[in-house]
Parts: sequence; structure tokens; C-alpha cells
Amino acid sequence: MVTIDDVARAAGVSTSTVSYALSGRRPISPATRERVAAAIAELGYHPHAGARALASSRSSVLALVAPLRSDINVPVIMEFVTAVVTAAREHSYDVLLLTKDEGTAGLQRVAGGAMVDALIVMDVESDDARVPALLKLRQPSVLIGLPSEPTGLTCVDLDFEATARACVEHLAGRGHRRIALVGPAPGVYQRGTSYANRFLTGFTAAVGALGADVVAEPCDPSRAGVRDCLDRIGPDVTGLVVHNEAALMPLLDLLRVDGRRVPEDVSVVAVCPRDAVPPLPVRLTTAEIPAHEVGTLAVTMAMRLLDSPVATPPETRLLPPVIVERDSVSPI
Amino acid sequence: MVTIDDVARAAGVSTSTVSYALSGRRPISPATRERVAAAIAELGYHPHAGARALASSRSSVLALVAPLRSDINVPVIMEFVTAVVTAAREHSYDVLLLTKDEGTAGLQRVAGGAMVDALIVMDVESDDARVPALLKLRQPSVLIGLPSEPTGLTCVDLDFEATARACVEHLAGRGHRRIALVGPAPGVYQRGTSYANRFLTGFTAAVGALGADVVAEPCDPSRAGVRDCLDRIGPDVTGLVVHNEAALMPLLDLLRVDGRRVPEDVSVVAVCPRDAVPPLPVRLTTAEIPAHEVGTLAVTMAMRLLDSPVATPPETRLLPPVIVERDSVSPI
DNA sequence: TTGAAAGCGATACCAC
DNA sequence: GTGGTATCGCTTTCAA
Repeated sequence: MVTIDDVARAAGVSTSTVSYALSGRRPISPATRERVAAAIAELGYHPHAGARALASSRSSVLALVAPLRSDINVPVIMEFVTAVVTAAREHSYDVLLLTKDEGTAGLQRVAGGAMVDALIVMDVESDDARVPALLKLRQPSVLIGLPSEPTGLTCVDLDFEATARACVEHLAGRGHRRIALVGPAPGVYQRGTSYANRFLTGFTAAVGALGADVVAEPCDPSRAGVRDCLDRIGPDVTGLVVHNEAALMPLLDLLRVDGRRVPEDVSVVAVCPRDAVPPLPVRLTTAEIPAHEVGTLAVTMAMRLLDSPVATPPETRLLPPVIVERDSVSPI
Repeated sequence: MVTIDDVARAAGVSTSTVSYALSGRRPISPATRERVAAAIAELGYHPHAGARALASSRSSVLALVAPLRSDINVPVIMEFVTAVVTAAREHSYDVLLLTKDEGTAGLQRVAGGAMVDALIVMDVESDDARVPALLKLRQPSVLIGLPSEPTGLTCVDLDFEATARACVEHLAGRGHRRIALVGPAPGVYQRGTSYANRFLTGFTAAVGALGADVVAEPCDPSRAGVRDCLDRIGPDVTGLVVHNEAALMPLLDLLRVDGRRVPEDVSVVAVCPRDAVPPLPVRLTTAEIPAHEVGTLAVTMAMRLLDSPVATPPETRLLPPVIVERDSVSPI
């Protein structure tokens, strides 16, 4: 292996000079800088990450905890992951991928072993066992999601409550009064998944403000599950808010089978990321899930926590909803 | 930070004893082992990963290079990633996630810096620029896919050529003679993506063996793209092999619109992983993409390369096709 | 079965 | 603007 000493020798300088030439943490004369750069290129030198981490107590690695096997939206997860990895690389960080399955132990392992400088945690539940564990770590963390007790933690997410409200108001503004929510799979609620509950809260409040009955049903995304969900909702709604991407396809198909046209008989607003709108016959009006923005922002916030010489005050950022009007909503 | 010396002191033994108690690389008396374990638990000791990597020249990290933004099947990628991360953890390895975008430079960075002990590379192209780079690394690598020149590299994948043959034979065995391939998006072929070409090769050979005309069209998975693809294929095929999961939904819908029933008028075999079969009205007969097995196997092979004291001969494993019969194929 | 001590390859402090 | 070197926390050889 080529070491920093090899480079120093080849360039005719000391190891510290090579180190400083690399980090830029002290001035180096152009001539020296150039000789060092040449030696590095010639020898194909790559600093040893472990040695660097040991000496500097910084690993330049971010942990990303993702729900890798679950009933929640796969494309959305991929978009988060992509955004985080890409943004991290722009800050010269690498990403260590952990599964949610590892739970608290995984966080402690990678943080305790100083493998990572900061953690980004997706799919946070309202009352998440990992939250107290994160607060005890030496490394800062950023949550994608919003636990019920976020004190002391930095969080970022779409404002799902406002998003639900925006969906309802979009329909209400076009005359709809009988509006139902087709929610995520039952398991998502049972786990206390933060975003599902926040969406439901916003939906309930918005429909209540309209003085209408609140109809909200979880929905298993199988064809049978969607059939069942539609039956529970009943035949007389005119507006459907669908917070379940996987259910969209069977849902639209079953509406067709039932002879209910979209948007003539039923208007539909779907919650899903721009890039994952299913290629259905009707172009869906959606509330966007800005997964890319959220992921990028999570990295930015993590970098701020790492940069700040003193403790940065924890902050929660909820992105405002964006409704993209397409063809699945019509006035009543 | 709690160090190994703290643990040694607390347990009243030497640091080397703690190290060996941890690694099990030399016999330790039960009494000592216990005192060490107690001290570790009490102090909450986690070995410093960087220090360990520096001293042992092993990082216990695997690099996984995934195509994070692409036109290829997102659920399949997720299934690979999940399988790799899960299998890696079972061998006490962590996973560093790289994007394909980083190309050769990314490989050299993480390998040169000794961040990882081995690399697993997904989405290999037939003539992949990364292949020569991988051969030059000190760390072993496993490809998921099959480059045209795999000499010296360990590869694992579904046998796409045999899979295409199996699809065609499945249809031919039920009397179909006019069989067409709905392939991946044009870009996938243009990139020279290995699996797409191998599938096409197998398809062409199998249809040729039947003495029938070979009809194979790439397919953009938008609704318009699928429409276009169907038009190019023409109206008189009775069997469709669909190697494009995203296109399935619009495809089935357009067939319905055209009044062509599945499977009465057209039989369909789809290539897709078991867990990602779309919830369509017709339960699709599929050729499985065993993403989980392939991912797990990739890790196993990487471990074998790491374990073997001498160079293990490179090996290519192609998993045999499995057709799962459901309701989208009927005899003619 | 255990201990002492020499590295591993960087960083960053202290000098000049 | 540059050099020397103690130090980071662990593994592993050598010795007992």
C-alpha cells in the first residue's frame, strides 16, 4: 500500500506537508503543492480511511437507516436513498446503509464504533424506541419524519398534516362534500408510523371543518383489499384522497369495473412523488412527496450539525404541500 | 470514548487479552472471558472501527454499487439491496452504498482508501468500463450480472438466456407460434445492459428454433410507449413475453381497451420478482427474478473470496429459471 | 493461558 | 512556509 510517507519521500517533503497539502489546513507554497500533487498522482496514493478516522476522529461517513422491507412505498424509499447518497457525496461523505430491522442496536454499533459521523434515520414512528437511543449518541442525527416527542432532535419531512388539508381543500374548493381517505395499509397505522398519523389528523380536521362526516379507511393494496376498502367507504363519496401508492392501480381499475368514471363520477387526489405517478389512463392530480428535497435537506442539516463548533439548536423543518393539478379531479 | 485499555484495566487483564477475548483467536480461560465480558458490558465498550481497520487491514465493510437512478426496475433493485445488506450483517459486515454514477472513480476511492474489504457491483453492462478497474483492485469483487468478458471475475445472476428460452417454450408448449417480446426501455439496450441482451439472445434463439419469426421490441413504459410498442408488434401475436415490469400495467390495460382478452386472446408471461407482481385483475404467469437469492449469493461468494487464504478461482453462477404458472397463459 | 510492546497510517501540535 | 513527532485505538508477534 502507498502511504503518506511514500508520497512525502517522492516529493521530497515531510509527511506533515503532504497532509496539509491534502487538507488545505495550512498554507503551502504553489511549488510544493505541485510536487506533492505530482507524487500523489504518480504513486496512485489514496489516504487510508481507517488511519485517517483514527487520527482525526472523523470518518466522513454518514449512516442512513432505511426501512428495507416493508409495506411502505418502495419507490419513495429509493428516492430518499438516492438523494441522500448523492447529496452526501457532494460533501465528500460516504453512506453506510443500515436496515431499520437492526433497531437500536445497529445505531449503537455504528455510532459507538465511530464508523459514522452522523446518522440519518428514515421511517420514524410516533413513539420510536430509537429516539431516546439517538439522543444518547455522541454523533448528531437527523430524522426524516416526526416523532411525537422531537425535543432535542433535528427533523425534516413533508408537512403531512398540511398536505392532507390541502387535498381536502382542493376537492372542497370544487364543490365536493363527501370526501373519503384511502389510507396506507393497516400495518402502517398499527406501527404508529408518523406520517400516516399526521396525514390522518390533517384529513380529519379538514373534513371536520367542512362540517362533513369523516370517512377514513386503511387499505391493503391487494386487489381484494382495495375492493374491501371501497366497500367500507360506501358508494356515495365523490372525492377520494388516496394516501397509498400501491393501491392506486387496483383502485382505479375497480372504480372502472364499478362503472364509476374518474373524474366525472369520482374525483381522485393521490399522494405520491412526482416520478412515481403510475402510468394510468387518467393523469392523476397529486399531492407531491418531495422525497428528493427531503433527502437532500437531511444531508444539509446533518452537515450543519457537524460543522457547527458548538451545539446547533435542534430544528424541525416541514416542507409545505404542493398540489399538482392533472386530470383526475373535476368540479361537482 | 471507552477504549480497549479501559476495559483491560476494569477487568484486571492486559489489552491483548481483551483483544483475543473479543476475536476468539486464541484460547481464553472461562473466568477471564467472563470478567472481560462484564467489563465490556458495564463500560459500554465498542471497538473503534478505524483503529481496528488500521491494525488489522480489514474494515468489515462491503461496498455495494447500485444503479440508484435509472429506468430499470426499482423494486428489483431494492430487493437486491435488501438481500445484500441483510446477508452482509449475518457475516458481521456493514454495507457502504455507492451509486453507479460515480463510476470507476468511486470504486478506486473506496478500495484505495481501504474503506471496504470487497465490492459487489450491480447492473453490469456487457462492455463495462468498471470491469478492468475492478481487476486492478486489491480487494475482490462480485458482479451481479455478466459482462461479455468475465475472465478473472466472480459473477452471479439469473440465467436470463435460459429464462427467455423457458418463457418461449412455456408458450410454445401450449401451441403458441406467434410470440413477441416486449423488452425493456430502449435506453437499457443502448447502454448494453447485460441482462437485457442475454434475454434477447435467448429469446431470439428459442423463437428461431421454433421456426417462427422473431418479433422483439424495446418498450418505453409510458402509456404512449406501450401503445407504440404494441403497434410495432402488430395484432396477430398470441403470446407475449414481457421483460419490462413497469410496462405491464399499461400493457394489460391497453390490451383490454383493444378488446383483446388475457389469456383468451393473448397469453402473457412476465419476467419479474415474486414480490413485485403487480396486483392486476389477471394473476400473471411469471418467470421469476430471484433477486433475494442472487443478492444473498453475491455476499456468500464475496465471503468465500475473503476467507480463502489463497486466490479462489473466479466462478460464474447462473441461477436456473423458474416459471410460476398463474392465469395469464392459455393453450391455443 | 497471559502480558508487553511494536506497529498500522494518518493528523495536528509544537518548533523553527 | 516547512519539519519532527506524539498520538489516535487496536491487532498481533514474541516471550514467558
